Amino acid sequence: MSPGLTAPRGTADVLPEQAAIRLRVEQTARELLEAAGYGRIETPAFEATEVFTRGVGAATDIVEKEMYSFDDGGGRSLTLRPEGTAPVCRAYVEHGMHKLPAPVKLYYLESFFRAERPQAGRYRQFWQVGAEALGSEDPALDAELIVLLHQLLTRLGASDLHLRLSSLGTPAARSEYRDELIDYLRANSDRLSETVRDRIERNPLRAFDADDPSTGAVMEQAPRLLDRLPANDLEHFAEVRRLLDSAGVAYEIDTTLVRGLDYYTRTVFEFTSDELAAGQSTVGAGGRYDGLVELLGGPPTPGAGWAAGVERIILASPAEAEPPPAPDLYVAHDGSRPAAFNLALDARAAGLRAQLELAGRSLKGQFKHAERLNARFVAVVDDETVTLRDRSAGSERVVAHGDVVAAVKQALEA
RNA sequence: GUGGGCGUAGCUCAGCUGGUAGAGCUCCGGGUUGUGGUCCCGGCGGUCGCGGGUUCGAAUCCCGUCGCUCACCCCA
Repeated sequence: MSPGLTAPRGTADVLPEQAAIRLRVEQTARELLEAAGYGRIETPAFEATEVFTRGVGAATDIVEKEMYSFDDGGGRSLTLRPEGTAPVCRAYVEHGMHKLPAPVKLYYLESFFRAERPQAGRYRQFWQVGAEALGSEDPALDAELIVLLHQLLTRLGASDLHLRLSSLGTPAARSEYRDELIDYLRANSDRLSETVRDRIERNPLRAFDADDPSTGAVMEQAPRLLDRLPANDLEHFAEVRRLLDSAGVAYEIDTTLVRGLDYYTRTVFEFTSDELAAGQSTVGAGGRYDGLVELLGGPPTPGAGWAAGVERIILASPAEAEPPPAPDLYVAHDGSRPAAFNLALDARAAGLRAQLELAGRSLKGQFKHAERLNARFVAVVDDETVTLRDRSAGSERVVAHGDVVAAVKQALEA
């Protein structure tokens, strides 16, 4: 590796072979989401920092330590987007989309930036495909979103998927529950493991995941958020589950499921894959965020959505790189460059995949290259005629310059 | 931010009891060949991550540093 310039930590070049795999993810997402009425939205790569401090939550890890923020030179703080939901909601408000028939269904396929230590499946610049639907609190919207994500992951071949599902209620209910849980943990802190004890205030819900047996015993008796939700939230959640049941999407209720962003309300869900490393097995996740639009200065507007990591989808899928499409025609020459040049252009104009010798190879080298590319036909051009070889048939014949394209097309259609 | 592993040609690596760098693959050329695929020959390509130390001499030992990677935290 040369000691000079390399891609910054946590970023990666996507070379053609990988790009082909990503293209498949993008095409599948696009077909699936557009068929469900989602329209593509692209927002700027950076936003006013406030979009995230207000939208995502000032006390979240993302805002506290993972944002790439910079001064724009005029005293304003801008931030490379670390996630997609807040910017989409900002755009929704800015363009008065609440006047549009609800729900407004949007999807995006963009890169995001977080200043974390990279590891398998986690990068500083990463791509997410996401869907957001604004203006409706119908549980069918939640269910449809979950089904869409499930279909996307399944179609792309993500293996060993698990759907975890829960409901968080309103922010007020959640915050009340959180206080209750903290009190409970404090009261039993002598039986908790050190790591759990250390993060009682920071992230009490993580206590449910602890491996330590003593902690586990404490947590079995701990209050559960689902038991604290008001009736209308429980009914909403029940309806989401009914729809998922009828759609045949398997899930597991996980009362300890919390998303790392403040804006979630009611339904939250997460797809994990056993294919991924333990620490970051989440392939896609999302939920409802009924207060977010208002938080960003818009009218009270319910909403729900999800995002899935493109790199993680690929890691979770037994993705095999497909070879690039083979040329129909490879134009070789031994000095008749203008004739060869024009033949390649004519062939492309006629709709053929055609490549031309561009590296000054010997004639033998050109044949080797045509072999490597797996070109169906090789045309050896000289000033008078063209020798056209059909590699699949092993035959060749001499034709006039002007007849090559027609001959190739005719053979391909046969 | 914390901890482990690793850093020799474009790629995969050997060289690890110190003596100024090798192989395979790839790529290019030549020969053979049905103007290609096999086989043979040759060639291009390396500040041994970087800096310092020990030594007559270090890719090889010691220290530092940077980078990559995996994990923790947390997340897509």
